[in-house]
Amino acid sequence: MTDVTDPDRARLYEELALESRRYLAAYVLFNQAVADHLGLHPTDVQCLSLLTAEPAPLTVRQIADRTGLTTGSATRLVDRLERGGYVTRTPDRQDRRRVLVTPVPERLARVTALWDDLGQTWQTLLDDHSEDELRAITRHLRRAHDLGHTQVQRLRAMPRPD
Amino acid sequence: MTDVTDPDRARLYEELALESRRYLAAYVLFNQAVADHLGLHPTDVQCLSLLTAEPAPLTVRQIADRTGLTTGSATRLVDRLERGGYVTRTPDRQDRRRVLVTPVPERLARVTALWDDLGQTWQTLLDDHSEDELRAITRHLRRAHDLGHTQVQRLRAMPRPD
DNA sequence: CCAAACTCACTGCGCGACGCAGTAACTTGC
DNA sequence: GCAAGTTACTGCGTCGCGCAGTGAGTTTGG
Repeated sequence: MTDVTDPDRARLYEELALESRRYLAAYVLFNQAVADHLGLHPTDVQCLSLLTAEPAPLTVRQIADRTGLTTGSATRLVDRLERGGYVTRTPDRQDRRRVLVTPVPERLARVTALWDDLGQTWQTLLDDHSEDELRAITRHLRRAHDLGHTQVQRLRAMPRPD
Repeated sequence: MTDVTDPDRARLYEELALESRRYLAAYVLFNQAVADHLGLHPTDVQCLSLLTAEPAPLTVRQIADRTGLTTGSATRLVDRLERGGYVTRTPDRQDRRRVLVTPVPERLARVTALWDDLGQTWQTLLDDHSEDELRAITRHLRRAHDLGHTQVQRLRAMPRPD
């Protein structure tokens, strides 16, 4: 079993925590750089990432939830993307209150091309990991994602300290 | 050696890429939630994270570089943090143009307490990873961070497509 | 030495993303 | 079939941010 009091292990935890912070800080800068390069805002890039990752088109509310924006701001966000030609609005036939936001592939080609280019280099990082290591990394990311989700819930439920 | 054409391996790459995107998306929401909870902005929280991670106080320019802001915006950022009592400005004796930004530990106590609380739960994720796995994860994060850094340089050097 | 060139932090100014509150269209539940 | 809830949208005000310029301070070259 894992001994939590093991000093070597504690050191590994600390290193991993530090690298995580650096990694996340680098991601923020990276996302900003991608947005600047495309003449968009980081939020817009984030939204396009969400839309392309999902198989089905999202509603405005779903976009709002997944970006942390209000529905009002999400409307403006979709306005910008629509004006830029990145997405189209389609009314939902099932629920006529809803609006489906569909990405426009040909307009997104340049964006995805950039992602693919950057992602290709990124994949070379993985080449000298064993399959077990890759599984371990993936598992950690998934569980960290899930935890982050529940932590957000907790934070929103906690009373504001002021 | 690793066979890059291995379909199993390609599948692992794809999974890892997807989990990374989800993980990073969750982080953005998490950081936002922390900021909301403290009555600060995500950028401010990011800056406090930078300051506490560093052993020595940073200058305004260093903060600007590490957050991706201009020096002007960094000045306003430090203004907000100083007004909130999170940091103090100290003139640099070596170079009298520079201003050193020092975090105020007692004011940051609440922030770090929140981080520690959330980090404690986070550490339990690591408890059922072997030491080798932890090293693999840490290594991947570090290399991804380094790559992100060089990619930002590349992006800034690339001409804007428009 | 001293003047030009550079760097640092800071300051108006304008833009625009965002939250808030209210509205209309539509759906669901009692 | 009416009330309550949901969805997307719209003024309005706030404020973080980039841009361009300023002065203090430092470095460099003749």
